[in-house]
Amino acid sequence: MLSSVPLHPSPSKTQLRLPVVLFALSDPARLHIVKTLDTRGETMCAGVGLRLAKSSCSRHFKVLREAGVIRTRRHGTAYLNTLRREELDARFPGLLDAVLRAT
Amino acid sequence: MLSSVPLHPSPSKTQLRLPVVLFALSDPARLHIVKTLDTRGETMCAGVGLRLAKSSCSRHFKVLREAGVIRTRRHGTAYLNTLRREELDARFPGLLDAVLRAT
DNA sequence: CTTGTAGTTCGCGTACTAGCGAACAATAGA
DNA sequence: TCTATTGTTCGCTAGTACGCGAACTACAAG
Repeated sequence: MLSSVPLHPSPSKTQLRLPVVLFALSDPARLHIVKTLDTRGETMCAGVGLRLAKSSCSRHFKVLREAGVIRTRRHGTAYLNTLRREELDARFPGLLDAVLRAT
Repeated sequence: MLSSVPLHPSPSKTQLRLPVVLFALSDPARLHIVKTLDTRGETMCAGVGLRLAKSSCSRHFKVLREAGVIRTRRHGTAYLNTLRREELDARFPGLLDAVLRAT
């Protein structure tokens, strides 16, 4: 029983692209996810409290994941999501902070 | 003959909304417009050098205008566009700079 | 009044987005 | 093995985005 598995389609082999990242952040539901991950740290999909169908939730997480905004790993039956702060800050300094600060 | 006219559908009576602004910035053509306005100051639509039909250009400017990212005024037959730096910086501190810095 | 310049608006086709439910996959525990 | 938990993926519908050309508006100058 591994305590954490790397996991998932594409954490982001795509070099982070600004338009893609901005698009990922341009949806209220996804902004909510990002804010929640920022304040609570590792969180399960269900833990962010979106009032959407599971499938819709899943897609939003997928958009963020493929844009390189978040990373998902698995721990047992739980999927734990985190912000990719370091990568984002390295490539787009100040962007994530500015977005998070903007309510 | 007035030297400048306020002008245009809606410079942005809509209180700046983050998702809308991020969406406006999530398109390569519009990012290019924003960068050009930042470096050159007041610029005409034609002046940013987009390789698109006039109508497409016009729509991109409209998206930016309605999101509150740019302002357009008219001077004779010329339409001069500027970034709404103050408003953006006031509402979303650091956001525009972060986007502009991110290549 | 006519022409030229600079954008805007409209209609059209194509493509993508977002929402949903239903069916599937993987893991932990009884 | 059977069941519950968590997401993922698929197929569908409705709405929107983006590209274009064509027709229109507004202003300036001859």
